[in-house]
Amino acid sequence: MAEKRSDKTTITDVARHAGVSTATAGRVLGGYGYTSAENKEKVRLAAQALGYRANQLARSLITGKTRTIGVVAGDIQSPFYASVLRGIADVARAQGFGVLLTNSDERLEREIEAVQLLLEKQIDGLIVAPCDTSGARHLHDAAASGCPIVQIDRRVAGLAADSVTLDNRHAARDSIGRLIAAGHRRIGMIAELERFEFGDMEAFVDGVVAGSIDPETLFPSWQRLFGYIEAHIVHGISIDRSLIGRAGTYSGSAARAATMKLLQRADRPTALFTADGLMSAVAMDAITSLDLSLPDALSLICFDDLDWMRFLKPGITAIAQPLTEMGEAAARLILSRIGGEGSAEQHHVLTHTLALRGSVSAPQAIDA
Amino acid sequence: MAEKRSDKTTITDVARHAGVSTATAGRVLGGYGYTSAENKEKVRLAAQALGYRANQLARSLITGKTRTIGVVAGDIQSPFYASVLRGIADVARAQGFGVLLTNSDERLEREIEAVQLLLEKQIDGLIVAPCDTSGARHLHDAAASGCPIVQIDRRVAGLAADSVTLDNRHAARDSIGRLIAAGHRRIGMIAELERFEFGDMEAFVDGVVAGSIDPETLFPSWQRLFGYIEAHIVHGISIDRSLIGRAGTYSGSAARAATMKLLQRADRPTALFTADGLMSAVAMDAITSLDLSLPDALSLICFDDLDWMRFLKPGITAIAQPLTEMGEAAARLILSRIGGEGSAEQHHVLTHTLALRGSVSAPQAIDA
DNA sequence: TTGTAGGCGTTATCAC
DNA sequence: GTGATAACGCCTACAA
Repeated sequence: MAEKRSDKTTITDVARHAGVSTATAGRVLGGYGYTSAENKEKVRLAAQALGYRANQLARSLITGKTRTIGVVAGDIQSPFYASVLRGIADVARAQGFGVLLTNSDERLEREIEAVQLLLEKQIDGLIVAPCDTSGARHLHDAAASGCPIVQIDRRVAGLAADSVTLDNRHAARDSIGRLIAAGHRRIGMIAELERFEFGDMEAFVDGVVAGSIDPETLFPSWQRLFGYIEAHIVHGISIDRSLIGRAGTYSGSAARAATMKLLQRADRPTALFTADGLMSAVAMDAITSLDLSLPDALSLICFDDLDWMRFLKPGITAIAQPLTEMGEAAARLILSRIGGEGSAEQHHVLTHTLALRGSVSAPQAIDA
Repeated sequence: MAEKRSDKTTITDVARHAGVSTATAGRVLGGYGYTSAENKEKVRLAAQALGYRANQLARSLITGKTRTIGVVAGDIQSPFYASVLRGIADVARAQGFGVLLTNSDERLEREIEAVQLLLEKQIDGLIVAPCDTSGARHLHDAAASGCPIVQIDRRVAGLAADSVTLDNRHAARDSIGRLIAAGHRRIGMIAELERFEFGDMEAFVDGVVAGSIDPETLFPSWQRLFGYIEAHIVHGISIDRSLIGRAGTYSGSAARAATMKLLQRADRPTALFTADGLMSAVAMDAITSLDLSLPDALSLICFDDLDWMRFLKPGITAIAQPLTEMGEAAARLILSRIGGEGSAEQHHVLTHTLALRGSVSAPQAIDA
């Protein structure tokens, strides 16, 4: 019959009520040290009678552990982060850990603020989708100050922290390979392709061809373009740079414009590859508004497997990322680091699945 | 030039380094009380030199405020909770509050555990989508212990706590009204319809007809059914209970089976109303697999406006909930309560938007 | 304006 | 096994 006092019953109250010292009360309530069965029972009863609830703040202050992990997501509203977060939260809950969530909107200033907030709240570990893969001074500092970090989706160059990412390059290369095998030679691509410091698109394509670009710490959309280019190289197909549509930072309207432009050309591509979920939805919108019928007028492979891709007619062939698994892996990693695991940094690269559906066929001649 | 010591620089270190007392250091670092400009500067410099970072745990322990709000969502992976959470996080961040997230999976035991965890972490307020609208002892206790609570999506009967919900009943009534106005008389419905204690479906329909059921604390899918029934009553159309498909607790397969059964009947309905996002996706899947063409063979209105509803051909007429707004409203409410606002409990009821698209037309004769 | 002293609710360290 | 007592890092008196 727990009372409902104003949330103030402390361990001292319980001790007094049970007729023991605060130390003893602490031992049974905190589950550490030795206590006689008799006192254990007395304390438990007292605690229940008073409606005692442990104050983890005080505990954390002294133990130095909060059993809380911080997460900096780009935007939880997106299916990507929502699923990853689900995986994180599940693993955390199973271990009695809490999850403190923030959004960066992929903006560095936000990320810096978020990390600061989380660190001040003394999180035991940080899972972050870094939005600057080259500098990230705040992450270096956090890591140096002893806070374990796990990166997801992309990696900061030179940061000594674990990571869980996808094999973006291979996923794209395989998919483009499928299109090429189906007979396509002009394959359009719609991708975000923001934040690239090594020059412009031309320079990037040249760099990939020349083998002078390290794909490890590129943003996913660039890694996917990397795979797109590689597939062309492997099959000896020249790259028409004008078929690569850059949508810019998660802007639906820019992506739509780029797609429309690509699909309204007289020499439009016979196949299209969209580099993430947003691009896929936008492209699909453009495709239906142009009344292009899949797969006859256009073949399509999308990165990210969204639910509608299953029940459209025809179904959309899609690259599925193991999203909750990514979150789970990240959470397991951070928990093992928190647990004291001190081995060298680990970089988990997860594998995609290609969901083959009906949106790919051999190209049709566009002009009869 | 912040050093990267092992996260241990305390206010005492800063004070010593600056040559002042801990009280003075605390005053400038914590931003309270009076300090001379000279000392202010000295302390700031010392703090920066040592890489000082405030320990909010210690601060919270003494102030009794953590500047953290706890959230118990059903499943962040769903677009519904993802969007609501986004709204919550935005408002919280703007006020410097953190968000501690948990999932209940709509299971009471999980919710109880989650609330316990959050309370022990001393959250300043709780936003919860309660999964039991009748008992909820843990929520009553939490409220009694002084923790402000805001309920979202549904309300616990008799719980003295604010809420933010949708006008589910009106949204459904209006939509069904549209279908009836278009000429439909046999309108199918696919809904979750779990957790109903007042009897079975028959009893519910009878209860609504008799006006003996209070819709306030029903689960959303029941409120939507309530509106469905009301629309029929208003227009003098008798209700064929066999047209109401119960899918059970968020199970895609059960929902699909129910939909298929409904749509394969000889006397199948001429219009369909799906009561939430999952039901809509599943129904759409069934519809395309049966090759029913919208809106000729079937008219369709969906609860929850998912992105694919915009670019399908025809577009799907949908009831859009203001989801991020729901989260924002909930966060604003909880923050004002935390700020000491002591007025009577507030119940915000948000209004839906009906996105009119091409999935509704007059019914066609099924057998020629 | 500044410093000293006490305490927030726990856990940790000792003697007993 | 148990109970004083000192931390943990900070804030809040209060006195100077």
